[in-house]
Amino acid sequence: MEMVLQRSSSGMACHRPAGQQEQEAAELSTELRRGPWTVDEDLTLINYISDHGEGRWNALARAAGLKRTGKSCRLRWLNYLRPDVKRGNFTAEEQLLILDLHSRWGNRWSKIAQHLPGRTDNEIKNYWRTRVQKHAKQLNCDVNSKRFKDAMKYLWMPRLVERIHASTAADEDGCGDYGCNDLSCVAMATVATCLEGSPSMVTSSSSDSFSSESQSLEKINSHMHAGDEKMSSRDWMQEVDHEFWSTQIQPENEQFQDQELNGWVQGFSESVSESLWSLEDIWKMQ
DNA sequence: AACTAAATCAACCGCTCCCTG
DNA sequence: TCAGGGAGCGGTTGATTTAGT
Repeated sequence: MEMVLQRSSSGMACHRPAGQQEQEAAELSTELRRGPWTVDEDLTLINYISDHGEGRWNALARAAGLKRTGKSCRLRWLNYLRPDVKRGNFTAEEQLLILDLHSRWGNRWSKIAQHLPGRTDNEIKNYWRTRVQKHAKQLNCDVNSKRFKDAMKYLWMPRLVERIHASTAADEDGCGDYGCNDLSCVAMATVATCLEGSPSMVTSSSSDSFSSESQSLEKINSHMHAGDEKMSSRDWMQEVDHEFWSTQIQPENEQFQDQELNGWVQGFSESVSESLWSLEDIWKMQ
């Protein structure tokens, strides 16, 4: 069904007579719903998937009686209705991971999303476009420029690391177990291993970090799947990044002397963290 | 309170890849 | 080997919300 509309517009093969195609397309365009999903549609999709599972989206859409394309159903499920979708602002750990993984993989949103449990590629993409690109624009430089990447590597990311460490330290003082979670370890280990593996993350190509990346992901996976025997998150993190943070990444790193960017990143870090303060830190304070 | 601009994010579109017959 | 269809990805759009005046 959907294919008639989509393939005809994307120029792929469609071997029916033009008149018949137009008629079918006209019928479908009046039949298919577009735009925001209603509560009823959501419920229909959720109920159908809970009974029959996901996949085969075009067939699913028809069988469930939804007047939507399979694509639309898939997107709605993956980005919104899936039970494990995490909503709300990105944590410092998540921001750190996004910055790091994007520096290695570029706009591979789905690949990046695989390392942020509960986050969708769409959400990450939106975050990058609205938050990160906006600030690059304010600086009159491109997000892919060396200047912007330097600012991320030497100023912004270390500040996020500081915040993660700070929240971890707060946990050590008996303020609950929110801070040093698996994701914080994953974020910091990923960045640590990446930077250890290449002298300059900024200038290295994506390919020369793959070996260290695989080691990093191996550690991450082994930790996250260690089950009952896994060490505490903090111990594990220390093992992974022992001495690294004190030698390689430092706030106001000597390697980076661009005072204008320094000031800008300070403001940026504060602006992107406002929402975090309003959620996590308020909880901790309570 | 009303209006405007900016920010956000859900949804769509076009394309490519991969599997199957 | 190749065409067709399904699935997924990245880019873009536009409606809605929020912030500023």
